[in-house]
Amino acid sequence: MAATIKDIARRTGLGLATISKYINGGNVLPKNREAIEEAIRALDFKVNETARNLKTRHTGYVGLVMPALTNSFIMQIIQQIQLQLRANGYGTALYCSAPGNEEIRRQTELEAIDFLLQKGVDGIINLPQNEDGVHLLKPLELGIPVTLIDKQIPELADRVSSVMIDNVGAARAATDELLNAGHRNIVAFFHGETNYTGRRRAEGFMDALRQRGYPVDSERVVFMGGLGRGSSVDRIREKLRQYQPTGVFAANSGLTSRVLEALELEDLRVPDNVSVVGFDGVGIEDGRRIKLYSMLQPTEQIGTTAAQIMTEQLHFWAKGEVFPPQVRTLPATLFVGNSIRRI
Amino acid sequence: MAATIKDIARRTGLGLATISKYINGGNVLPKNREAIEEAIRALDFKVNETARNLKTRHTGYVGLVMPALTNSFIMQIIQQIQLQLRANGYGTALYCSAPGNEEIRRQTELEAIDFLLQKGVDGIINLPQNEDGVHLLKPLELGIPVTLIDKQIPELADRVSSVMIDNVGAARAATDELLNAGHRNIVAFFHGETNYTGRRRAEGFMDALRQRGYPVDSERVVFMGGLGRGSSVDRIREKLRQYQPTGVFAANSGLTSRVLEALELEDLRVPDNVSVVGFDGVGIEDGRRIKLYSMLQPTEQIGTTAAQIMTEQLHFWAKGEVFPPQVRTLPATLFVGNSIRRI
DNA sequence: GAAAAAGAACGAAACGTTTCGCTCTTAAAA
DNA sequence: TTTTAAGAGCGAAACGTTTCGTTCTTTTTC
Repeated sequence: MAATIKDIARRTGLGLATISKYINGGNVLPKNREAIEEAIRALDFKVNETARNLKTRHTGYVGLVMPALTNSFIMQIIQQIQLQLRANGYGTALYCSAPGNEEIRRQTELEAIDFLLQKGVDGIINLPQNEDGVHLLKPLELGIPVTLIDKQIPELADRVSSVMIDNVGAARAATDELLNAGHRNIVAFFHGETNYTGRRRAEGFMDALRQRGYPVDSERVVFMGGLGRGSSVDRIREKLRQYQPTGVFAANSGLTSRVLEALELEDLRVPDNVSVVGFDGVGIEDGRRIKLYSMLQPTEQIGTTAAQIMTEQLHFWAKGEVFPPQVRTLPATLFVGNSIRRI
Repeated sequence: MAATIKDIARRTGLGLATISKYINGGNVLPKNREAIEEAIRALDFKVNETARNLKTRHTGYVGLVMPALTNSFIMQIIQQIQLQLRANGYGTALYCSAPGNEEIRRQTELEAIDFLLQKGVDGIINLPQNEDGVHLLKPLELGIPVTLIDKQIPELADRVSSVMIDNVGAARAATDELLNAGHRNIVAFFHGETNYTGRRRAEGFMDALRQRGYPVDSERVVFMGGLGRGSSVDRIREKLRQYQPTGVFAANSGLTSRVLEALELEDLRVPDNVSVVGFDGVGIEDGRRIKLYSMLQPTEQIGTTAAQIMTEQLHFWAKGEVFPPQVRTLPATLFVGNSIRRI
């Protein structure tokens, strides 16, 4: 059907090995090179990647293991990674968790790795749900490079790369905005207590308070692990009623949207009743009278960097060398909205 | 390194062919079956998909060719397709256009097909940018099944499947909402004139007017082809000033967000000054005082259906049979907001 | 101009499966 | 029982590359 290297060999009268050499950029006599090129054009030859993969034991695919596609942060990262990967000739094998609770997401992640390993991928880029990194042991053992996004896994620090923002700094900056406007009664919402990103951002929040000598009330540092959308909105409403904060900080996109919902249900106005700083651009959409202050992550850069690290790793790996794991921490930026009232 | 079929054969004393047969679900003597299973467990054998692919000339990947990931409609579709595909054992090779103007998107789509064809995919699911379907000729020629999302390509109607909503009906329903509330001066914004989806929705809009005997003013049926974000917002503002509509219909998510921006810049309030119906859930986010009426597409169903059709096609194809192309038209639903004022 | 060194080309053996055509058992039919 | 038919098992040849070790050709060096 499609032309093979054999056809080229036959047509040019050269040997298989020579054709292969040419294809892979080796040196060939000028007249032979011309003959080969002519034949390739005439027969519309394309190398059969599958056959090549069988020999070289790699596949040209990078597995991208992500949570459910529920927010624009994840979406932009995926877009960017995929863009960069293909610019380097790699395909992107996407695997997203089904939406669901933490347990399900963790489980799906295990399946994701198995699935991709079985299909065959050269590397894995992952925004991890299993914070202990159990799911990465198998790929690592198989010598498959892993790059993490958004999180670090201490246990695996010397074996995997990560790309993320300065979470502590970002949360501190966000908190400072409220503090600068005179707010003292601030309630802040974070991911689950077991969540790396959540913990780091909580640290940043508390840092900001301590730095100015304000007390940290642990009741006002709220971790929202393992709650469904409905119950987390309820939880937020409780906190709002109980502490009547003048300022609220929501440490990720999901929480920001839940905070908005809770505020709405509690009939509290932003910024008249409550000042709000959110995350990842939720609440800054067009046509809103009130746009939230929001910490924006440099998604393009995160994606590009992750993919670049992966490509480098892969190149090293192809040469049989080991690649020292990289950790890149990028700064987040503040979107200035009108959701903060000076008091 | 990893165990192969040969190792299993050696260990069990059986022939290669027998092991292969077992793996592919053939009949084997009970005692042999046990022996094989034991060996597989003991050696942790996994079939080498690459080798299998070389023989069977397929890859277990479906290419997903999508526009840039800029809205939740696309995102949800991708999520769902990928979910369904993997449930059937297929990997998802994602390829998204770089963001950019129409020309670029069309070009990227050509590249996407080439890239995926070269990498090797068994089928292609595509939300097409090239409305004439030129990019699909090559895969079709190669016998690779294609399923379209969101659009139909008349020229290829007998060779590709499509899954989409009833665009005419959806636009008509949206328009009816404005009409029912007493609006007569309505300006409606659509994709480019050359865009299938845009044209169908424009039809629906005009249908709704005609059905009640109202005149259709072509100046109020605005196609926004080939404009960047900035200039399309300007265009909308012009129209708003010129015709001072009491009602506006935005026929997709991008346009809805642009309309919101334009309204904001023109200092027009929804619904006090202008009533609005949008698309794809833009403007119904939490924490908005005013939520738009919005036509919602059944993204889950679209994605699942597309992936299912693809899997069926692939199964037929594997048996050497031809699969009659399917066209599925799904209904959209209306989200009832508070963005319409009765007049 | 001969010897040595370097550069190209080559044939054959992998890589790990599936599958074809055949032989050998075993069960069913007579 | 014998004959037939069906069921399992098997070896060998693919699938389209890459790569190793070798031979052949050309260039360099003395």
